Amino acid sequence: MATIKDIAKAAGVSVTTVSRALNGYSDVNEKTRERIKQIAQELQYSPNTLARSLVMNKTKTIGLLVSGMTRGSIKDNFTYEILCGINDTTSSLDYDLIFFSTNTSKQKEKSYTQLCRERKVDGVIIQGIKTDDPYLREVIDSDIPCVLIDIPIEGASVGYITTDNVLGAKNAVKHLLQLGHKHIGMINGHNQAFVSQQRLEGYRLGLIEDNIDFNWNYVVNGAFDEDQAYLVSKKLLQTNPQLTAIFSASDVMALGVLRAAKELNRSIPDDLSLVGYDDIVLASYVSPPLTTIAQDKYLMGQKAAELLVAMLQGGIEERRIVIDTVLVERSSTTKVN
Amino acid sequence: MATIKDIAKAAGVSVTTVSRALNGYSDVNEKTRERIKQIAQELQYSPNTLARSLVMNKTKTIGLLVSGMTRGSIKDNFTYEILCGINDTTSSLDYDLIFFSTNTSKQKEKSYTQLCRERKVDGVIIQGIKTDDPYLREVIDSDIPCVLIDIPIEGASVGYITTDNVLGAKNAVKHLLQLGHKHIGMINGHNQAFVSQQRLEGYRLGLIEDNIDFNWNYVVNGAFDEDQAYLVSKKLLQTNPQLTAIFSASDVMALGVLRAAKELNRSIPDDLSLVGYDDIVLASYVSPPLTTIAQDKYLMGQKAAELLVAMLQGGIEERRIVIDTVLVERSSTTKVN
DNA sequence: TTGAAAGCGCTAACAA
DNA sequence: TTGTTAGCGCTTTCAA
Repeated sequence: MATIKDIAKAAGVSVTTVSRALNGYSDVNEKTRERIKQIAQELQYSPNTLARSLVMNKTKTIGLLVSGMTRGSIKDNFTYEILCGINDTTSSLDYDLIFFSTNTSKQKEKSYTQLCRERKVDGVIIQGIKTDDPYLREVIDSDIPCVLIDIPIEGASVGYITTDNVLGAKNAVKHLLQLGHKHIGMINGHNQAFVSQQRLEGYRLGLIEDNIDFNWNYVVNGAFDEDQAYLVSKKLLQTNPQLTAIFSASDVMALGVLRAAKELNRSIPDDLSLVGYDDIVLASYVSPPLTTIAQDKYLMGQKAAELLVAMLQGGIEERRIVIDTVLVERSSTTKVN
Repeated sequence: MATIKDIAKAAGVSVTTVSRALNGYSDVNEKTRERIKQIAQELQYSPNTLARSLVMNKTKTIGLLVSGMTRGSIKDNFTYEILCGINDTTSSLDYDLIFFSTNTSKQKEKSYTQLCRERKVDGVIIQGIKTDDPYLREVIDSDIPCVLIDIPIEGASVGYITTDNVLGAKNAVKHLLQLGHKHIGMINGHNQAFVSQQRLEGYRLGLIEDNIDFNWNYVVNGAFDEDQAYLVSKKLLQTNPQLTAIFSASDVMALGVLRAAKELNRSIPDDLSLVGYDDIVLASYVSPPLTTIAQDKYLMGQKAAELLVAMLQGGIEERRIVIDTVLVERSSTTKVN
């Protein structure tokens, strides 16, 4: 609990000198510096970042606003992988990470801006927020540097990182088309997700380019939830038995489709081809292993962190980063029969 | 960016009164309070927690020391689930979570105590640290309240949360014994993990109770790593073809065993029974689905957070929490033939 | 090369 | 019920 005051006293100098010595300023006698360093070590001094941040007006801290880190969503490594990427990066860039946890109830009490200002974070990374979340409006209006994951909004203090979801979805559909499928259903997420809007668009474009009519009856929302996807895909397949393939906007939902297909005695891939999205860890372990559009989630986290820190440090380059996806062919898709 | 000073000026009162009004002290006129609150709102005031923490000497912040949150360990939801439990709990208890990221290189520079003191965290939760980690020594010696996950060390300011790993392992072995297996190998983690020591002990006890000799040749270390486990289990099975069952100290390693068995043309469970540990999400999806000892990881996180907060708030009850595990029978074990 | 002094935004004795 | 004052630990002018 030693403070610079203690060191100053012990060294017989002023606190100013201690501060300067310890922070590597040049205008301090090397001998004094050595002595001070020595004493600091003996006293087991560690600087109080609170005090420092208070006066410097920056905290070297990045806020993390992650929704959906709850018990239910555990199958989805998605968030975790992003987290790993962020954490690895910020830690090597010497920023600390602080979790803002937002259950919706708390969100009522405290605005986004309040959250950030109270903790005085230098910047924020946001993941998993819905497009109709009131926080999103605030993010844009606020001048707090912020990087959004998978929400393509840019602003003076706002950047984002995402993948090309239109292209990804289009590639998924094209893969199915190439296999001869003409009747392709889609299990989408929900309307409050940008990625859902984009993946739907990709699906539509893919079909159109192949001169296949887009049919609203073929697309249903599974809310990015396995059970929900099971329900809606089962119904979809029952009412549209002509479907020979399904494109699911997430692997987790594809798990639900898998279950539905099984119950309907439609074997995958022979009676039904299935393409997922994300390439979560499970994708390669389920049976059959899932063909899917892989996103490098760790990289997304890493890039998000790098972008934010760059913004903080004034290297304001491009505030928009798009990462490639890649189609991973496994065993859930095959030629139409 | 309004401060209490601004409010004080606007309201024509002293900062003290503002502070008291906003913090719900009783000794302030209700009318004044209302007026102050009103003004605070208009000015979009949010308190500066840095300043507050500095003077109050507590931060309402919990440090999180998690090792192994790197790209490699992504199959292991283990950490993530614990994280979810912690996060949910601290957030409802109104503590913020701050990540201390420790790559070993940084650990050289900065001691555990320094880390905590700089950030002035009220307490710490530690997960995934090895028994020979120098930080561990510090944790015990330090007076910073700390909860360890899966490291059974108790102290004046240190509590822990774990499962009964001896019993868990014993139950795994007993399950195999009941199926008639006599030659049971074990893939353990590594010697720097308490849980490994304990699971080994459970394995040993299980055998002994059934009058089966413990055989050192039957146990190998897989470092909690899939590939490593693949390597050592393959060798184990080759040199000890009499083995009819394997107990793996983690599911991730069991994945490696699965691969090894396949390569050796030993079908699971018919030619080889396999019990894992953890019940990670993958366990129920691999083929065949893994019989395993399930730990409620989310609950572990939750309890850890609750315990720490209780310690912080002086409810010093019992600083030791042991959670039950349960044997989940799936399809990777069967009667010996 | 060093020190005195002010101030970051807040809380808390103590006095009025 | 309110205000004065000191101080948390640090950085940073400005002057010496």
